[in-house]
Amino acid sequence: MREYRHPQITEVQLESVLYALSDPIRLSIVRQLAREGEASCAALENGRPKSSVSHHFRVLREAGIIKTRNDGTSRINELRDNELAEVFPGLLPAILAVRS
Amino acid sequence: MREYRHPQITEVQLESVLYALSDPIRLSIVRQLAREGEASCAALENGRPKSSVSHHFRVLREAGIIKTRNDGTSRINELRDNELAEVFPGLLPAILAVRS
DNA sequence: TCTATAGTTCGATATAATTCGAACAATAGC
DNA sequence: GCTATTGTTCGAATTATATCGAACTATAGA
Repeated sequence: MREYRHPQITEVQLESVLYALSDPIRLSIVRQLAREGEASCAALENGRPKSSVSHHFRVLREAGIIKTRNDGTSRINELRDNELAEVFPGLLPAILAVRS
Repeated sequence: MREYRHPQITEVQLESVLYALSDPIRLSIVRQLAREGEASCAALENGRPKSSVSHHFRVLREAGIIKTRNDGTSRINELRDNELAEVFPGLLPAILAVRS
């Protein structure tokens, strides 16, 4: 499967990041990635249809919040937390500090 | 005109705050309030139709981000930044620190 | 090659949000 | 009371998002 397009961190929009994280499902995905470091899409499905989950990953990816790489038939996702800290310092930590 | 309903700060949802701030118009309103302390709705209209601006103020108000009080025929808006800092410490500062 | 696994993409439907004009409400000042 | 000023609310049109099944792609392993 082809590689994904990830935006350069410098072209990531604050509005897009806030929008992506305003969805409960996407926020829970991000929280889980923060806890576990990285995870496949399947590990974050939680019984939802794959197509829905795939959509949410795409939103997170295009917003610049996660990075997805291929590993066999799986996609491994991880937060771009260090990069995000460069452009939006303190933002992700402030969000992740909120109790779910 | 009757008073507005403002949510208790403890019942403010992170998702709602992020969503409210993901709109460029609302974000610019919040930035202006952060700079100027408080302002009427008219001062933040920037040529847009009043009904649209009123809508955005309502979203910000119901998300728990601003407080609106009556002053004659005007409504004076201010950020609930101190309260927000109690429940989402560092969030608003991180957002406001981003260059517009 | 055949099959299972892991996701993506498409398409259709449903739901929600935005936008803005028009009508309305409340206050101030004359 | 009349008028101007400020904003709200309503309603309708447009646009955006979410959801999910079905078809598809790509890889791994037997």
